[in-house]
Amino acid sequence: MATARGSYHHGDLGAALVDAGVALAREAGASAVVLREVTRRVGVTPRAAYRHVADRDALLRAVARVALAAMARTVEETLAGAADGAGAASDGAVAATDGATALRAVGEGYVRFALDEPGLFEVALFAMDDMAEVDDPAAAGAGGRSPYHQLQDALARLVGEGRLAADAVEGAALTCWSGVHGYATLAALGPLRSLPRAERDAGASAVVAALVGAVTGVRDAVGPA
Amino acid sequence: MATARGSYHHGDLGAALVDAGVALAREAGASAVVLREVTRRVGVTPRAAYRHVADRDALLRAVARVALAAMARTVEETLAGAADGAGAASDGAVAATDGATALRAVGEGYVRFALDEPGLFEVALFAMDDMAEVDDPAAAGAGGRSPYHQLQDALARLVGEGRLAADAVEGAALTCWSGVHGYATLAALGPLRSLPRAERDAGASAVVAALVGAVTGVRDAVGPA
DNA sequence: TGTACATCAGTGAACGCGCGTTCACTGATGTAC
DNA sequence: TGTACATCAGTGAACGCGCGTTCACTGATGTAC
Repeated sequence: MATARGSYHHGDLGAALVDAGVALAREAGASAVVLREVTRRVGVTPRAAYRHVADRDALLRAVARVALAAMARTVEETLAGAADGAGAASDGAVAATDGATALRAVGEGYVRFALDEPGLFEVALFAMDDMAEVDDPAAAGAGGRSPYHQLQDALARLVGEGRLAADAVEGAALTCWSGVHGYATLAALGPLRSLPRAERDAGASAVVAALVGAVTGVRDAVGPA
Repeated sequence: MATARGSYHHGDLGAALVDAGVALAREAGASAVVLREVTRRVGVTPRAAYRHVADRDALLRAVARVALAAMARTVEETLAGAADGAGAASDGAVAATDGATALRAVGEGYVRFALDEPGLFEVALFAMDDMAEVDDPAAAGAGGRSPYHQLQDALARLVGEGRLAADAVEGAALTCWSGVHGYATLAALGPLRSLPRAERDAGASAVVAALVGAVTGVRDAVGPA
């Protein structure tokens, strides 16, 4: 939202500060987003930041929005990849992704982002006070949707296909989000973080498959005897 | 593990420091577990702590073990409550809890602890480096089991009842833990934290029911059209 | 039972650090006439 | 086109704070003879 003036003293210090904050978050998580270090990286006096940002907390929230948008972009990429795969594999009858494929892609993208960028993931989801921030356009990807909306879109597709009752969407959204977010948290920041990446990727696929199965009624990964 | 000598200068400073650390974690989470404040609360010089604890990080890890044990105790209580309820409701044929009831109780207890004690929850699960800490006896409840073991126990019961394949236990454990942990994280520390408690409790029941359904093959909360 | 001694838990003061934030200011930019 | 002026982005130095950690020490406890 900050306009790039291009010729004042700095050009667009506000945006530069947020960029530096994002870089710090990427390197070492939320606690590394330190106002003084941000100004140091931009090459400016600490005092200068206060012309563009109310305080350290406002800076962190701005960084969180950028991080959430980055996550949305990763999910978009995963969705695009799934659509390509489906188009190439099918002989033409089914062109676009179906709901289950989309749901799986959203889940895989969510976890992949967390594992690739644990620092940004931490900032994106723990600096969020409430769900209102999810609706901020600054927190969306190129398609204008935040990760939570991308999940809703996939579930809506399942409803359109008659594979999910409309009144079950809310519960399914909560269950899927919880499952995917929990795995991402455990594997990116929690007690599973020291496992080899390949093992964590395999776990992600298993959890996502189980969640998709639970929502659509097809259970292949987890089931009774 | 620290022996209570009872008559030296303090008695058992090591345990007192950990207790104070737990109190701080309960009040304001992991970042509040500050070595100087801990010594201040116990009424001792900062320097004295170093006789009992290697550094601030070791103190935090000790607090994390106590927090995890507290969580295990909450799960034990929830399990006991579920057994009472099942006993009272049945006319005698089914005395103890079945696997599905136990699994639901473990999930409900896990989330309940997170919502009741978000600070301890944060310390318990983010100060854990790897799964080895789960096996530390100091991190277990009265029954000697940590929350992760309690989940495994419930799944083992389902296997015994023939409702879950033995080779599906690992996947089911990961899915259940992820789902429950994710919901707990979102509702205790994340963007759902500002919702009214009643709403968060309802969400917990819905998520746990969906997970139990996914594992046992009975799906009532979330399903296809 | 009494004295000398070793142990070691806790003291009191200080170290260097980096933080967020505020002070009165300077000097480059754009604008009005 | 040139000068006077208002704006406001950024300066440089300092504030008070609380942190983790280390210094050489003191003084209470338990033990050996």
